[in-house]
Amino acid sequence: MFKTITSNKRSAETRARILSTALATFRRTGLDAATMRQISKDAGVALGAAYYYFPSKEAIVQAFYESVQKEHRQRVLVALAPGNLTLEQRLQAAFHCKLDIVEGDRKFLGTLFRYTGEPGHPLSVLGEGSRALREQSIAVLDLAIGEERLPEDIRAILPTALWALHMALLLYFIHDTSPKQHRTRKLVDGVLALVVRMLALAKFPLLKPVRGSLFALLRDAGLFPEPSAAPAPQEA
Amino acid sequence: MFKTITSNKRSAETRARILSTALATFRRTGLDAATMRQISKDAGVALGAAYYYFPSKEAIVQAFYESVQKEHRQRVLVALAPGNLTLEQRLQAAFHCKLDIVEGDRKFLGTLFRYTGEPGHPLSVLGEGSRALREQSIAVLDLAIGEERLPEDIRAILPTALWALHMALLLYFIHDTSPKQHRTRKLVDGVLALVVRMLALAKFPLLKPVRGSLFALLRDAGLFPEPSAAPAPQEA
DNA sequence: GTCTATACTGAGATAGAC
DNA sequence: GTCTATCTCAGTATAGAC
Repeated sequence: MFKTITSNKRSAETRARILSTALATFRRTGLDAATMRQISKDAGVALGAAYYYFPSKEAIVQAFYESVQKEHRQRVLVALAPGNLTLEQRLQAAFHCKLDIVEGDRKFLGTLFRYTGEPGHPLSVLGEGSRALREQSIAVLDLAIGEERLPEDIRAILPTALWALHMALLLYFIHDTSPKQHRTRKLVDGVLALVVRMLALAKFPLLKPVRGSLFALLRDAGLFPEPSAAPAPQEA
Repeated sequence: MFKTITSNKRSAETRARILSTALATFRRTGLDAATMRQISKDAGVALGAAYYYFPSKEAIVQAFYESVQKEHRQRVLVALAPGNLTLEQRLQAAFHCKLDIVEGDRKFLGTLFRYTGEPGHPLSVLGEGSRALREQSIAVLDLAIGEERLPEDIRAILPTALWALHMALLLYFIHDTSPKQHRTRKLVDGVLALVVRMLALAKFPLLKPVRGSLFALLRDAGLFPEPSAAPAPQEA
């Protein structure tokens, strides 16, 4: 099938060793202070070998994001399994799980946002290169929303909106210097409580026109794909 | 008084020449492709001279932001001078002026967001190093709001909220590939119309508790300074 | 204080040998 | 797949001219 660079065991092991060594170094020193030379030395391979598996230092970071995403999906599935949780609880599970996973990685997590403003860059959170990952991430939030009864227009937009919210909270998390980032945890709970309250308020007809305008605006802007468009603005 | 590196005319000219040469190169090639060596050569100075005025390539970018900010303030003051505009029109002036100024710089404007996730970095939009610039930017929006009659809690938060909105729109602008970025222009108008509508809705008492919770949340998170705190979370 | 000239360091990334 | 050698470039250092 799709033969990847890690098709055989030996190779996969080397790759994994480089990855874990790199991540350990990133955690210790941050991304920039970690040199490819040091990483490869620590992993017991030559510089060229590291570049054989990861075309750039940031490709390692991307591999890290992929592992985070995979782990997140699994943990959320476990948390949701009982099936007797409220929407708020399900969203809490999704959001807090994510933070649990990246808790130790705040030092280099900021690189997640480094290419936000560079549309063409393969590592831009908003770009084509990270689309697959982004969609998986949104899908997990979709899962957490589940079968909740909601107006159709809201239901369509909510997963992407929550994804944006979760990105913003990650940014807050990175900046949060409170012990064990309890401020972020508190903010997550507060924000989600508010989200649920506002969803309940959506029934209230007075707000319907405002909501309609907002959604139309966002749709026109291409921010919320109708069938399967991009989150970034496209030529009309 | 505060004697700076550009105290005399000759020096200021050299600095300005390096700056404008650099910006021209950035516009042509983007930031990364522009080397300090090429810039200094084009400006007709030695490499050392460039580093004498700008400790790093990104310091040049920061100087650019400063000039944008200054220009923005001036243009908005001019636009507001007549004094007979509605809130919506004043906000439109502020937002569109900003876009007018950076229109030609989309290629390297993305660097504005490069250090968003790195709290300690001097060029982080959210960090200490850019605080002065950020506050000036917020002050211009405050100016555009002016004496508009608004509930006190909203009035206190609005400039910072609009600043955040304007940053988001800049990000959209960077990604916008429509001719002359007309999509962004349309989005600006649409969003501002909505903002004004929502401000009008604020009178409606039903929403008061939700608003109160939201504001309390944001305040607790340290996102909206009470007297003069930081936009980034601080240790409690 | 304002520069020139030159050389050096360290890092990401690549080419090509094995 | 892996290594060694090499390239490019940001940034630093230094010594000095004016």
